[in-house]
Amino acid sequence: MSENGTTTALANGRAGRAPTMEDVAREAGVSRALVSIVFRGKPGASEATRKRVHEAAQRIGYELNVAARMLRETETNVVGLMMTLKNPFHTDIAEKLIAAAKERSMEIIIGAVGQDSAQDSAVTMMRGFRVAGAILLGTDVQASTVAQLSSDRPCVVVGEHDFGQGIDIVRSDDRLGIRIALDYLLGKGHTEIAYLSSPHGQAMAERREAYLEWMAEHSMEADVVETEDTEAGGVAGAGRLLGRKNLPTATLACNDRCAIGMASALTDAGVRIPEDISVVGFDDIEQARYGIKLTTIHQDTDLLAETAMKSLMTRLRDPDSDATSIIFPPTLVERATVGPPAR
Amino acid sequence: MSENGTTTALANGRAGRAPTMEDVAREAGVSRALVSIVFRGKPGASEATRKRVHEAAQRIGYELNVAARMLRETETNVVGLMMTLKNPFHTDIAEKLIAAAKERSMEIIIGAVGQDSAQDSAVTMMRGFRVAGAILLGTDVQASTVAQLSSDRPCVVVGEHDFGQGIDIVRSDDRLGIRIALDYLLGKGHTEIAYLSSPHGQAMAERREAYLEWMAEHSMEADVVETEDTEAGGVAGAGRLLGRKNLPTATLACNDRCAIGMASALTDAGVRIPEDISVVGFDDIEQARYGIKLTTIHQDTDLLAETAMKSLMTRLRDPDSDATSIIFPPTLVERATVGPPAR
DNA sequence: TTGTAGGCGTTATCAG
DNA sequence: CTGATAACGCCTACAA
Repeated sequence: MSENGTTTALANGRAGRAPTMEDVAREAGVSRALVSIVFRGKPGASEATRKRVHEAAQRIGYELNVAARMLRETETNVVGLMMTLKNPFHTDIAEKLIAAAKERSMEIIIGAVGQDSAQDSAVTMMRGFRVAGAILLGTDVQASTVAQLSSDRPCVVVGEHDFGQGIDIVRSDDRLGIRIALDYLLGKGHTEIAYLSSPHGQAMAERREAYLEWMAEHSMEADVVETEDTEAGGVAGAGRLLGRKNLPTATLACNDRCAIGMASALTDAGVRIPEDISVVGFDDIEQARYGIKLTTIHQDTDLLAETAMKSLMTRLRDPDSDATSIIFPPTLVERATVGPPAR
Repeated sequence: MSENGTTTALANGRAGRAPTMEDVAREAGVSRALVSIVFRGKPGASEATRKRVHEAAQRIGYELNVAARMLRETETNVVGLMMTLKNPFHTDIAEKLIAAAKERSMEIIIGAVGQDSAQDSAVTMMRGFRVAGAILLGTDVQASTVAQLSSDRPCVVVGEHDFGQGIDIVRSDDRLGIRIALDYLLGKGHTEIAYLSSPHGQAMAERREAYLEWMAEHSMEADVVETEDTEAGGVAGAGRLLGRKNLPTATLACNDRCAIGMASALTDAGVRIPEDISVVGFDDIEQARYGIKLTTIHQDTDLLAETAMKSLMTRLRDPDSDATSIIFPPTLVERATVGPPAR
């Protein structure tokens, strides 16, 4: 193929291969080492050369090979983010997390876990990439998942509970949130309050516990409908309720998605909200603001995201620092799904 | 620290470092090469050794270093996925794409782009990872983004239009979708139909064009409300409508999110749906099924995702094959937001 | 089936 | 600021 007899190890062009720092160095007329320095933004190059290098890179279409960098680097600035794409509460936080990472010039790789908690493949990916740290967002984070990841790097769990020593946790006070919601309903005069519960995760378990506890404290009869924390789960829960002789006067759902599904199914059945039944959700996802205008327990996603990133950075900087559990109080946001009891 | 004077280059354990294939080989009592063969699932190792290697890896907590693999490998099985986390239509497709990738044992890395179309950083990430191919999901994919990525690898764009030669496209027929919706409204007797439009992306532009074209064909007066393709955009659009003397009898929104926001704001203002005004959306996101039960134009996300992955695989296998444009017909799904005209 | 040699593109560490 | 050199952990090819 090649017509020139003398072929140096690094012939120019190297057809078909992506350009390397070597190519940039040649194009800019500087050394490889300098190119590396420039791309890392480290001291040791003048403004003029920096500019020259960047222009040369631009000209030949060079892009840093992150695999090579990760392989060689002792300290990575890549953090993993495990999450479910379908959960709007989490995508909301994720967007803010990504912005927070960018501000600190950290790279973030997303390990998406499906409906079926296939968390293992996300863990494999993150461990494979040797991420410096990880943020685990969400519904039903398994203890085994955390264990696999946290043995090698700091992890912060957002929205879940109790993973033993060494794990940072950032979350809302689920118990308090439930109590606020129930106090509010009681204030409106409700005493027959059903709770739509999800079996997934510790946060959901705590919400359920808090409901039972509060009901017991107030000598009310607990009424737990076991279902799922999705719209479909809400619909199923509503079906269960509608099969009874009497509806409760109010319902509290484990989260907004569930509340929205339930409200939808109730409305379909001719039950008016809030005239016939009151509905309260949890999370305050964006959709809660539209349509039925769900009264719900608000979690501050900005705060959660920023705090999670801050916690992770702290642990990254000082791995021996103590793990912290930061818990924020949620608040009630009144919208249009709660009224006085029908009976 | 170390008590033994003689320290070989590869002391066992290598405290603090992640184990490598070398460590696995030692633990299993085989050669490095064999470990590599086992992890790639290539022929050349007996069942017994395979088992032994895997067990050894498990025991010492080994995980393949993907950076090293990517660096060395000539052919990567990593594909990039660029998308917006906040768009439910896209997260739906993304989940299916991820499942489709897993089936083919492909790795998928997500380049999340924020609300502000910071597509460049996603491109940088994907180029940095030297992904073999890329799938660009969605709203407002910039031509320059596609150009940067497609110069080095096959790209398939989902849901957007016209990026010139060499780009595979998988999408629904937006024009047809709009026409179906309008025909349906006309069939219900509507002649005053407003359209809520978004300025983002070519798909949105085509929907708008199709509306104008259809209205002209039917000698009706076009009534375009310029807004955004989000819930907030829908609210804003509704505000514009409500400021008029007369409402149109029906509205068609550029997508479901916009329709939902608009419907919510109209309801708040005391306008009944569908008694006072009919509303039709586009996309058929999951939320369209709950609450207002939006009548909308359905896009088959399973089909879109599967086809996109299939197209990409074809191009990966045979880079010289022609780029294809695959366009699926959307369908109307009747729910509860359309009735006969109020006037 | 096993072992060995070489190199992927980068960072890190030196000497100049 | 330059240039040389040694890793990083893995894959590829080839020899045993």
